[in-house]
Amino acid sequence: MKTQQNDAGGDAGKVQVQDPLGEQAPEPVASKPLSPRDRVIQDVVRGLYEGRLEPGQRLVEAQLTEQYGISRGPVREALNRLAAMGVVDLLPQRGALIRILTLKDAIDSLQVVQGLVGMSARLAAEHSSDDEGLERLQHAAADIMRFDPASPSADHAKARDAFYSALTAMADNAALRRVMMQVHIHLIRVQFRSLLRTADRRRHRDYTDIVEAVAAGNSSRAERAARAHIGRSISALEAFRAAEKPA
Amino acid sequence: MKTQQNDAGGDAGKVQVQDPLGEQAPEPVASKPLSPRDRVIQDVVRGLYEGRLEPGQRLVEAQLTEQYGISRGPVREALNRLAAMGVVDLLPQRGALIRILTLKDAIDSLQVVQGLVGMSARLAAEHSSDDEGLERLQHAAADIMRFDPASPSADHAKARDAFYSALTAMADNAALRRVMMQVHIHLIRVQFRSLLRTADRRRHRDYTDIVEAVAAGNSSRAERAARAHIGRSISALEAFRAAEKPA
DNA sequence: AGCACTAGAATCGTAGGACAATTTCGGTAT
DNA sequence: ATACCGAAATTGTCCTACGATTCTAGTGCT
Repeated sequence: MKTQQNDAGGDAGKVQVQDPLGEQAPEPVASKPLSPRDRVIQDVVRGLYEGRLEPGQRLVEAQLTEQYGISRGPVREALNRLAAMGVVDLLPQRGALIRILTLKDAIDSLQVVQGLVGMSARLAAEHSSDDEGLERLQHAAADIMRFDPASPSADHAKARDAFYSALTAMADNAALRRVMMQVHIHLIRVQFRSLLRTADRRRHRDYTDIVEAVAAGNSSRAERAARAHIGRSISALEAFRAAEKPA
Repeated sequence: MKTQQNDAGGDAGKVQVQDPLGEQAPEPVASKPLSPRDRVIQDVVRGLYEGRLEPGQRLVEAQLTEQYGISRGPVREALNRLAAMGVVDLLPQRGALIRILTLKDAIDSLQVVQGLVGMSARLAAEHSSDDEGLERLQHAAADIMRFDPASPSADHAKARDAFYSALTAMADNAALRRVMMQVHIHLIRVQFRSLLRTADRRRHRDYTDIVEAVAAGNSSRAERAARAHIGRSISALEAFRAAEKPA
């Protein structure tokens, strides 16, 4: 018997455009009954966080229909959405499987993330007068620090996402928010957490630096700090690549 | 149990992800019979280029099923994909409509595009030894110049896309390619072409500058040129915003 | 044994019909 | 004109079905 549990995370409230992975609403209000399709999407993503799903694992339609007690239509729609998000690969006539990132894929992604997060930090700093956003950001940063860098957990990953989410929200750029959702940093971490552990050591200071720069409204310092932060992860992966294939 | 295979270092056999809007194959060979779903996607996007579809226009499922002679399943999947691409907005219980960009949306997007294209140009310049890619880029640039800046056309838009596509391809960064497909510059142009006309005057020189810097392997100059190019569009829109709401 | 080949099983992509829930529209009453 | 109400349109989902493609495993040949 499959144990798909109910919702735990909040979800967006007022947005018109649907957004299964949206940020949690500030208000603890009603979690309305999620549509079947969105339930699948949420649960797959959550499954990645929780380690329930592994890269390369196949997602068979028939299996999902049974697991969630829904029909193929919504399942297929969910898989399409997940594919568009870059969470799964959809192979023609062969179904969906959790996306496998090569080392190059991961580095490529992080380079893009570096640019995007840097931009987020810069824009966020330019909006340092947004007290509410700033508070959320500080709260998110403080939240992350509670976790032990050595032992990864789903909550840890969520906290990290909340931080980036707060940062991006503060940047107040819808397009940026959109593409940030697409890069899915957590996918990278899921697959390469062992390699990223060394990079995680400076984490605390990194987050502090970013938050401080943003709070101070120092946009270029914020951008630099954010880029440096991601840069550490990139370096870790590149060091490994160099060691692996010294070609 | 996990039927997992390799992880990090390993190169997981290269999967061919489907890509309805992908670049057209360089070879004029077989146009494989597109799946119904992809046909819809392609045609909607093409419709935007050609002005057949307008922002805000509703896409009714029943209408599409008839128009393409397919059933609702594929239609709904196509709409989901288009929504994930940011081409349409999907309103719960109300269907899909071609996305309407506010002026702020457009500026936000262009700011992101500026970062991404700048990055593309920089990476492309770092791969200036890629003769094939370079040739494609030069060809694409030459192609654009054939069009009259004053009279927009679908072919013109396609040529422009081909240029960015070539640039991004040369950057050799899968993640970058992925997010570039997401920002959909053409959507912006479709809605704001009148405002962008002034920015288009320097176009020829802009493209030449970018191509030259890339060819010369001068990455920072390439990035600067690319950012400047997009920057002109941003300025045009911001000037208009300032004029509209001087609040 | 080892390998090519083929039949069957599994799975996908799509069709088509049905129905409740929700939104939109048109007409009627105030 | 405005408010209200019921009919029509539209979406979200379920179900069944079937050809096409891929995977699996067993058969037969060298």
